[in-house]
Amino acid sequence: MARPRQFEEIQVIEKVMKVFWDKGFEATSMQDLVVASGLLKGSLYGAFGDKQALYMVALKHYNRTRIQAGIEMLNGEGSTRQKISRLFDNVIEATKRGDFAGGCLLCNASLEKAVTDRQVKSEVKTTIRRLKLAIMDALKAQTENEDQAASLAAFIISAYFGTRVLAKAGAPAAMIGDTRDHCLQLIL
Amino acid sequence: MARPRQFEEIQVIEKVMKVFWDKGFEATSMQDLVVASGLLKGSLYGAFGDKQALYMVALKHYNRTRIQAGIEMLNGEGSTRQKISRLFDNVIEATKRGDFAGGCLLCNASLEKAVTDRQVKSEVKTTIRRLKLAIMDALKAQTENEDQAASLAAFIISAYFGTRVLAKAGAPAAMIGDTRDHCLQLIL
DNA sequence: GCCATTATTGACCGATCAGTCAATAATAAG
DNA sequence: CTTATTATTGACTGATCGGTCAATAATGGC
Repeated sequence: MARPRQFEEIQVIEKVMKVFWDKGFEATSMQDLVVASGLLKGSLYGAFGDKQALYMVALKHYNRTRIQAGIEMLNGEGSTRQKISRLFDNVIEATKRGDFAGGCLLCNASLEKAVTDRQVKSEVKTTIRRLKLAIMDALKAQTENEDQAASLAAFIISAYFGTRVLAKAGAPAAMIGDTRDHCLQLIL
Repeated sequence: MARPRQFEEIQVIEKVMKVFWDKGFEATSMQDLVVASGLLKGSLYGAFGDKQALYMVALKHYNRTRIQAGIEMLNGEGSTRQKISRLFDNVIEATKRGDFAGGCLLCNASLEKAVTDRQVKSEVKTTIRRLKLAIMDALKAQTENEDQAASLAAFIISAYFGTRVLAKAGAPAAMIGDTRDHCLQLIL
Protein backbone atom coordinates (compact mmCIF):
# COMPACT_ATOMS: atom_id res chain seq x y z
CA MET A 1 0.00 0.00 0.00
CA ALA A 2 3.03 2.26 0.28
CA ARG A 3 6.53 2.53 -1.03
CA PRO A 4 8.79 -0.01 0.70
CA ARG A 5 12.12 0.89 2.31
CA GLN A 6 15.13 0.46 0.12
CA PHE A 7 17.54 -0.46 2.91
CA GLU A 8 18.03 -3.09 5.60
CA GLU A 9 17.45 -1.26 8.87
CA ILE A 10 19.88 -3.39 10.86
CA GLN A 11 22.68 -2.87 8.38
CA VAL A 12 22.22 0.89 8.50
CA ILE A 13 22.17 0.84 12.30
CA GLU A 14 25.38 -1.19 12.33
CA LYS A 15 27.10 1.36 10.09
CA VAL A 16 25.81 4.32 12.05
CA MET A 17 26.90 2.68 15.29
CA LYS A 18 30.45 2.25 14.04
CA VAL A 19 30.73 5.95 13.24
CA PHE A 20 29.50 6.97 16.71
CA TRP A 21 31.79 4.33 18.23
CA ASP A 22 34.73 5.71 16.34
CA LYS A 23 34.16 9.45 16.65
CA GLY A 24 31.74 10.02 19.53
CA PHE A 25 28.46 11.92 19.42
CA GLU A 26 29.64 15.50 19.07
CA ALA A 27 32.39 14.88 16.54
CA THR A 28 30.00 12.94 14.29
CA SER A 29 28.07 15.03 11.78
CA MET A 30 24.87 13.96 10.06
CA GLN A 31 26.91 14.16 6.86
CA ASP A 32 29.28 11.51 8.28
CA LEU A 33 26.25 9.28 8.85
CA VAL A 34 24.93 9.96 5.35
CA VAL A 35 28.25 8.85 3.87
CA ALA A 36 28.56 5.80 6.13
CA SER A 37 24.98 4.60 5.75
CA GLY A 38 24.51 5.30 2.08
CA LEU A 39 21.14 6.92 2.86
CA LEU A 40 20.31 10.57 2.35
CA LYS A 41 19.66 12.87 5.26
CA GLY A 42 15.90 12.91 4.81
CA SER A 43 15.74 9.12 4.91
CA LEU A 44 17.77 8.97 8.11
CA TYR A 45 15.49 11.51 9.75
CA GLY A 46 12.39 9.78 8.40
CA ALA A 47 13.44 6.35 9.64
CA PHE A 48 15.08 7.13 12.98
CA GLY A 49 14.36 10.71 14.04
CA ASP A 50 17.01 13.27 14.94
CA LYS A 51 20.69 12.82 15.77
CA GLN A 52 20.03 12.07 19.44
CA ALA A 53 17.51 9.37 18.60
CA LEU A 54 19.94 7.89 16.12
CA TYR A 55 22.62 7.77 18.81
CA MET A 56 20.24 5.97 21.17
CA VAL A 57 19.45 3.40 18.49
CA ALA A 58 23.18 2.93 17.89
CA LEU A 59 23.98 2.56 21.60
CA LYS A 60 21.18 0.05 22.13
CA HIS A 61 22.43 -1.92 19.14
CA TYR A 62 25.94 -1.92 20.61
CA ASN A 63 24.62 -3.22 23.90
CA ARG A 64 22.45 -5.84 22.23
CA THR A 65 25.41 -7.16 20.21
CA ARG A 66 28.84 -6.30 21.66
CA ILE A 67 27.97 -6.15 25.36
CA GLN A 68 25.73 -9.19 24.93
CA ALA A 69 28.70 -11.03 23.43
CA GLY A 70 30.63 -10.28 26.61
CA ILE A 71 27.74 -11.57 28.72
CA GLU A 72 27.67 -14.74 26.68
CA MET A 73 31.37 -15.23 27.39
CA LEU A 74 30.39 -15.14 31.06
CA ASN A 75 27.51 -17.57 30.57
CA GLY A 76 29.56 -20.03 28.53
CA GLU A 77 31.62 -23.11 29.38
CA GLY A 78 34.48 -23.32 31.83
CA SER A 79 35.51 -22.32 35.32
CA THR A 80 34.75 -18.94 36.86
CA ARG A 81 38.34 -17.91 36.29
CA GLN A 82 38.13 -18.88 32.63
CA LYS A 83 34.94 -16.88 32.19
CA ILE A 84 36.37 -13.69 33.69
CA SER A 85 39.62 -14.22 31.86
CA ARG A 86 37.81 -14.30 28.52
CA LEU A 87 36.43 -10.82 29.16
CA PHE A 88 39.89 -9.31 29.46
CA ASP A 89 41.44 -11.45 26.74
CA ASN A 90 38.80 -10.08 24.43
CA VAL A 91 39.97 -6.51 25.14
CA ILE A 92 43.55 -7.54 24.42
CA GLU A 93 42.53 -9.12 21.12
CA ALA A 94 40.40 -6.14 20.11
CA THR A 95 43.32 -3.83 20.89
CA LYS A 96 45.70 -5.95 18.83
CA ARG A 97 43.23 -6.04 15.93
CA GLY A 98 42.94 -2.26 16.26
CA ASP A 99 39.13 -2.32 16.50
CA PHE A 100 38.32 1.28 17.36
CA ALA A 101 41.59 1.44 19.29
CA GLY A 102 40.29 -1.12 21.77
CA GLY A 103 37.59 1.32 22.84
CA CYS A 104 34.08 0.57 24.06
CA LEU A 105 31.03 2.54 22.98
CA LEU A 106 29.40 2.02 26.38
CA CYS A 107 32.38 3.63 28.14
CA ASN A 108 32.48 6.42 25.57
CA ALA A 109 28.79 7.07 26.14
CA SER A 110 29.32 7.11 29.90
CA LEU A 111 31.83 9.92 29.63
CA GLU A 112 30.23 11.88 26.80
CA LYS A 113 26.56 11.66 25.84
CA ALA A 114 25.22 10.21 29.09
CA VAL A 115 26.32 13.34 30.94
CA THR A 116 23.71 15.53 29.27
CA ASP A 117 21.17 13.03 27.90
CA ARG A 118 18.84 11.39 30.42
CA GLN A 119 17.79 8.61 28.07
CA VAL A 120 21.38 7.68 27.28
CA LYS A 121 22.31 7.80 30.96
CA SER A 122 19.43 5.46 31.77
CA GLU A 123 20.46 3.02 29.04
CA VAL A 124 24.07 3.13 30.27
CA LYS A 125 23.07 2.45 33.88
CA THR A 126 20.75 -0.39 32.92
CA THR A 127 23.43 -2.02 30.80
CA ILE A 128 26.08 -1.72 33.51
CA ARG A 129 23.64 -3.36 35.91
CA ARG A 130 23.03 -6.18 33.42
CA LEU A 131 26.75 -6.73 32.99
CA LYS A 132 27.25 -6.75 36.74
CA LEU A 133 24.51 -9.35 37.19
CA ALA A 134 26.11 -11.55 34.54
CA ILE A 135 29.43 -11.34 36.38
CA MET A 136 27.69 -12.19 39.66
CA ASP A 137 26.15 -15.23 38.00
CA ALA A 138 29.56 -16.33 36.82
CA LEU A 139 30.87 -15.90 40.38
CA LYS A 140 28.01 -17.75 42.06
CA ALA A 141 29.46 -21.11 41.15
CA GLN A 142 32.19 -20.24 43.66
CA THR A 143 30.66 -17.76 46.09
CA GLU A 144 27.38 -18.54 47.80
CA ASN A 145 27.22 -15.15 49.55
CA GLU A 146 25.22 -12.73 47.39
CA ASP A 147 26.76 -9.53 48.83
CA GLN A 148 30.25 -10.88 48.35
CA ALA A 149 29.47 -11.71 44.74
CA ALA A 150 28.04 -8.23 44.19
CA SER A 151 31.06 -6.41 45.56
CA LEU A 152 33.47 -8.64 43.67
CA ALA A 153 31.45 -8.02 40.49
CA ALA A 154 31.62 -4.24 41.06
CA PHE A 155 35.37 -4.53 41.37
CA ILE A 156 35.71 -6.60 38.20
CA ILE A 157 33.61 -4.14 36.21
CA SER A 158 35.82 -1.29 37.38
CA ALA A 159 38.96 -3.11 36.35
CA TYR A 160 37.34 -4.07 33.04
CA PHE A 161 36.23 -0.53 32.20
CA GLY A 162 39.63 0.72 33.26
CA THR A 163 41.33 -1.53 30.73
CA ARG A 164 39.08 -0.12 28.00
CA VAL A 165 40.23 3.39 28.87
CA LEU A 166 43.88 2.37 29.08
CA ALA A 167 43.70 0.47 25.81
CA LYS A 168 42.27 3.47 23.99
CA ALA A 169 44.81 5.75 25.65
CA GLY A 170 47.51 3.67 23.97
CA ALA A 171 48.87 2.04 27.11
CA PRO A 172 50.94 -1.10 26.41
CA ALA A 173 48.87 -4.28 26.04
CA ALA A 174 50.81 -5.85 28.90
CA MET A 175 48.97 -3.57 31.32
CA ILE A 176 45.68 -5.23 30.37
CA GLY A 177 47.18 -8.65 30.94
CA ASP A 178 48.52 -7.51 34.32
CA THR A 179 45.08 -6.25 35.28
CA ARG A 180 43.48 -9.55 34.25
CA ASP A 181 46.03 -11.58 36.20
CA HIS A 182 45.53 -9.64 39.41
CA CYS A 183 41.74 -9.83 39.07
CA LEU A 184 41.99 -13.60 38.75
CA GLN A 185 44.01 -13.71 41.97
CA LEU A 186 40.87 -12.66 43.81
CA ILE A 187 38.81 -15.46 42.26
CA LEU A 188 39.19 -18.92 43.77
CA MET B 1 57.20 49.05 26.42
CA ALA B 2 53.87 47.48 25.47
CA ARG B 3 50.37 47.19 26.77
CA PRO B 4 50.25 44.72 29.69
CA ARG B 5 47.77 41.85 29.91
CA GLN B 6 44.61 42.59 31.78
CA PHE B 7 44.10 39.06 33.14
CA GLU B 8 45.84 36.49 35.29
CA GLU B 9 46.86 33.72 32.91
CA ILE B 10 46.53 30.95 35.48
CA GLN B 11 43.02 32.01 36.46
CA VAL B 12 41.90 32.01 32.84
CA ILE B 13 43.45 28.57 32.30
CA GLU B 14 41.65 27.24 35.38
CA LYS B 15 38.31 28.51 34.07
CA VAL B 16 38.91 27.18 30.56
CA MET B 17 39.97 23.82 32.00
CA LYS B 18 36.74 23.50 33.94
CA VAL B 19 34.67 24.00 30.80
CA PHE B 20 36.60 21.35 28.88
CA TRP B 21 36.43 19.07 31.94
CA ASP B 22 32.69 19.53 32.11
CA LYS B 23 31.73 19.38 28.44
CA GLY B 24 34.60 17.75 26.55
CA PHE B 25 36.47 19.19 23.57
CA GLU B 26 33.87 18.92 20.83
CA ALA B 27 30.88 20.09 22.84
CA THR B 28 32.78 23.18 24.02
CA SER B 29 32.51 26.21 21.75
CA MET B 30 34.91 29.14 21.73
CA GLN B 31 31.89 31.17 22.82
CA ASP B 32 31.61 28.98 25.94
CA LEU B 33 35.24 29.77 26.71
CA VAL B 34 34.69 33.49 26.11
CA VAL B 35 31.84 33.48 28.63
CA ALA B 36 33.72 31.37 31.19
CA SER B 37 37.01 33.25 30.96
CA GLY B 38 35.67 36.76 30.68
CA LEU B 39 38.08 37.41 27.81
CA LEU B 40 37.05 38.12 24.24
CA LYS B 41 37.78 35.69 21.47
CA GLY B 42 40.67 37.67 20.05
CA SER B 43 42.42 37.76 23.42
CA LEU B 44 42.07 34.02 23.85
CA TYR B 45 43.54 33.42 20.40
CA GLY B 46 46.27 35.98 20.99
CA ALA B 47 47.30 34.51 24.32
CA PHE B 48 46.93 30.77 23.74
CA GLY B 49 46.47 30.01 20.05
CA ASP B 50 43.59 28.02 18.61
CA LYS B 51 41.06 25.73 20.31
CA GLN B 52 43.33 22.70 20.16
CA ALA B 53 46.20 24.59 21.79
CA LEU B 54 43.83 25.86 24.47
CA TYR B 55 42.75 22.28 25.18
CA MET B 56 46.36 21.19 25.53
CA VAL B 57 47.03 24.02 27.97
CA ALA B 58 43.92 23.02 29.95
CA LEU B 59 44.88 19.33 30.02
CA LYS B 60 48.42 20.07 31.12
CA HIS B 61 47.04 22.31 33.85
CA TYR B 62 44.73 19.51 34.99
CA ASN B 63 47.64 17.09 35.15
CA ARG B 64 49.87 19.59 36.96
CA THR B 65 47.19 20.22 39.61
CA ARG B 66 44.58 17.45 39.94
CA ILE B 67 46.67 14.45 38.90
CA GLN B 68 49.60 15.84 40.85
CA ALA B 69 47.33 16.02 43.91
CA GLY B 70 46.70 12.30 43.48
CA ILE B 71 50.42 11.62 43.19
CA GLU B 72 51.02 13.58 46.37
CA MET B 73 48.46 11.40 48.13
CA LEU B 74 50.64 8.47 47.11
CA ASN B 75 53.83 10.17 48.29
CA GLY B 76 52.37 11.23 51.63
CA GLU B 77 52.31 9.67 55.08
CA GLY B 78 50.97 6.25 56.02
CA SER B 79 51.10 2.64 54.96
CA THR B 80 50.90 1.47 51.37
CA ARG B 81 47.30 0.46 51.90
CA GLN B 82 46.44 3.89 53.26
CA LYS B 83 48.07 5.58 50.27
CA ILE B 84 46.16 3.54 47.71
CA SER B 85 42.99 3.85 49.73
CA ARG B 86 43.21 7.66 49.60
CA LEU B 87 43.17 7.57 45.82
CA PHE B 88 39.79 5.82 45.74
CA ASP B 89 38.36 7.70 48.69
CA ASN B 90 39.06 10.87 46.79
CA VAL B 91 36.89 9.64 43.90
CA ILE B 92 34.09 8.83 46.33
CA GLU B 93 34.30 12.29 47.87
CA ALA B 94 34.42 14.03 44.50
CA THR B 95 31.37 12.04 43.43
CA LYS B 96 29.48 12.98 46.59
CA ARG B 97 30.44 16.64 46.15
CA GLY B 98 29.23 16.37 42.56
CA ASP B 99 32.46 17.73 41.08
CA PHE B 100 31.96 17.22 37.37
CA ALA B 101 29.97 14.10 38.20
CA GLY B 102 33.08 12.45 39.64
CA GLY B 103 34.70 12.53 36.21
CA CYS B 104 38.37 12.91 35.34
CA LEU B 105 39.64 15.12 32.54
CA LEU B 106 42.51 12.73 31.87
CA CYS B 107 40.07 9.84 31.28
CA ASN B 108 37.83 12.07 29.18
CA ALA B 109 40.81 13.07 27.08
CA SER B 110 41.84 9.43 26.67
CA LEU B 111 38.49 8.56 25.12
CA GLU B 112 37.91 11.76 23.16
CA LYS B 113 40.62 14.17 22.08
CA ALA B 114 43.59 11.80 22.39
CA VAL B 115 42.12 9.59 19.68
CA THR B 116 42.70 12.14 16.93
CA ASP B 117 45.28 14.52 18.42
CA ARG B 118 48.86 13.25 18.64
CA GLN B 119 49.96 15.88 21.12
CA VAL B 120 47.09 15.12 23.48
CA LYS B 121 47.73 11.39 23.17
CA SER B 122 51.36 11.91 24.05
CA GLU B 123 50.46 14.03 27.08
CA VAL B 124 47.94 11.39 28.19
CA LYS B 125 50.44 8.56 27.86
CA THR B 126 53.15 10.46 29.70
CA THR B 127 50.81 11.30 32.55
CA ILE B 128 49.57 7.73 32.89
CA ARG B 129 53.19 6.61 33.07
CA ARG B 130 53.88 9.19 35.78
CA LEU B 131 50.89 8.03 37.78
CA LYS B 132 51.94 4.42 37.40
CA LEU B 133 55.45 5.22 38.64
CA ALA B 134 54.01 7.00 41.68
CA ILE B 135 51.91 3.93 42.47
CA MET B 136 54.98 1.72 42.05
CA ASP B 137 56.86 3.93 44.49
CA ALA B 138 54.05 3.59 47.00
CA LEU B 139 54.18 -0.20 46.56
CA LYS B 140 57.95 -0.48 46.87
CA ALA B 141 57.80 -0.18 50.65
CA GLN B 142 56.15 -3.61 50.50
CA THR B 143 57.34 -5.24 47.28
CA GLU B 144 61.04 -5.42 46.46
CA ASN B 145 60.45 -7.01 43.08
CA GLU B 146 60.25 -4.27 40.41
CA ASP B 147 58.22 -6.30 37.90
CA GLN B 148 55.72 -7.30 40.53
CA ALA B 149 55.28 -3.66 41.54
CA ALA B 150 54.80 -2.65 37.91
CA SER B 151 52.11 -5.20 37.21
CA LEU B 152 50.30 -4.43 40.46
CA ALA B 153 50.46 -0.72 39.60
CA ALA B 154 48.98 -1.41 36.16
CA PHE B 155 46.15 -3.25 37.84
CA ILE B 156 45.49 -0.43 40.33
CA ILE B 157 45.43 2.18 37.58
CA SER B 158 42.88 0.12 35.66
CA ALA B 159 40.65 -0.20 38.70
CA TYR B 160 41.10 3.50 39.45
CA PHE B 161 40.22 4.65 35.92
CA GLY B 162 37.31 2.23 35.94
CA THR B 163 35.86 3.89 39.02
CA ARG B 164 36.07 7.28 37.31
CA VAL B 165 34.02 5.91 34.43
CA LEU B 166 31.51 4.22 36.74
CA ALA B 167 31.18 7.32 38.90
CA LYS B 168 30.42 9.49 35.90
CA ALA B 169 28.01 6.88 34.56
CA GLY B 170 26.01 7.32 37.73
CA ALA B 171 26.77 3.95 39.28
CA PRO B 172 26.10 3.79 43.03
CA ALA B 173 29.00 5.07 45.17
CA ALA B 174 29.16 1.71 46.91
CA MET B 175 30.67 0.21 43.76
CA ILE B 176 33.68 2.50 44.13
CA GLY B 177 34.10 1.42 47.74
CA ASP B 178 33.84 -2.23 46.70
CA THR B 179 36.51 -1.70 44.07
CA ARG B 180 38.80 -0.04 46.61
CA ASP B 181 38.31 -2.81 49.16
CA HIS B 182 39.15 -5.56 46.70
CA CYS B 183 42.21 -3.69 45.46
CA LEU B 184 43.46 -3.41 49.02
CA GLN B 185 43.08 -7.18 49.41
CA LEU B 186 45.96 -7.56 46.97
CA ILE B 187 48.21 -5.23 48.97
CA LEU B 188 49.93 -6.65 52.02
C1' DG C 1 54.98 64.09 24.98
C1' DC C 2 56.09 60.86 21.41
C1' DC C 3 57.07 56.27 19.70
C1' DA C 4 57.37 51.29 19.40
C1' DT C 5 55.10 47.40 20.98
C1' DT C 6 51.63 44.53 22.47
C1' DA C 7 46.63 43.77 24.23
C1' DT C 8 41.89 44.49 23.58
C1' DT C 9 37.87 44.99 20.97
C1' DG C 10 33.92 43.82 18.10
C1' DA C 11 32.65 43.36 13.55
C1' DC C 12 33.29 40.17 10.15
C1' DC C 13 34.27 35.66 7.31
C1' DG C 14 33.25 31.33 4.85
C1' DA C 15 32.24 26.74 6.28
C1' DT C 16 29.61 23.66 8.38
C1' DC C 17 26.09 22.45 11.54
C1' DA C 18 21.34 19.99 12.48
C1' DG C 19 17.13 19.92 10.62
C1' DT C 20 13.04 20.81 7.04
C1' DC C 21 10.22 20.36 3.05
C1' DA C 22 7.96 20.19 -1.42
C1' DA C 23 8.46 17.38 -5.31
C1' DT C 24 8.90 12.84 -6.99
C1' DA C 25 8.83 7.77 -6.95
C1' DA C 26 7.43 3.28 -5.70
C1' DT C 27 4.38 0.22 -3.95
C1' DA C 28 -0.40 -2.46 -2.62
C1' DA C 29 -5.26 -2.27 -2.50
C1' DG C 30 -9.43 -1.39 -4.91
C1' DC D 1 -5.63 2.09 -14.12
C1' DT D 2 -6.47 4.93 -10.11
C1' DT D 3 -5.60 6.15 -5.57
C1' DA D 4 -3.82 6.30 -0.92
C1' DT D 5 0.33 5.85 1.48
C1' DT D 6 4.92 6.01 2.51
C1' DA D 7 10.05 6.48 0.99
C1' DT D 8 13.43 9.00 -1.41
C1' DT D 9 15.56 13.01 -3.05
C1' DG D 10 18.21 17.27 -3.06
C1' DA D 11 17.76 21.95 -2.49
C1' DC D 12 17.09 24.96 1.20
C1' DT D 13 17.23 27.35 6.02
C1' DG D 14 18.90 29.98 9.94
C1' DA D 15 22.14 29.26 13.47
C1' DT D 16 26.43 28.45 14.99
C1' DC D 17 31.02 26.98 14.26
C1' DG D 18 36.31 28.22 14.55
C1' DG D 19 39.07 31.75 13.25
C1' DT D 20 40.71 36.61 11.43
C1' DC D 21 41.64 41.45 11.31
C1' DA D 22 41.82 46.46 11.29
C1' DA D 23 41.02 49.88 14.60
C1' DT D 24 41.87 51.34 19.14
C1' DA D 25 43.95 51.43 23.75
C1' DA D 26 47.47 51.06 27.13
C1' DT D 27 51.96 50.76 28.55
C1' DG D 28 57.55 51.69 29.22
C1' DG D 29 61.53 53.72 27.16
C1' DC D 30 63.29 57.72 25.20
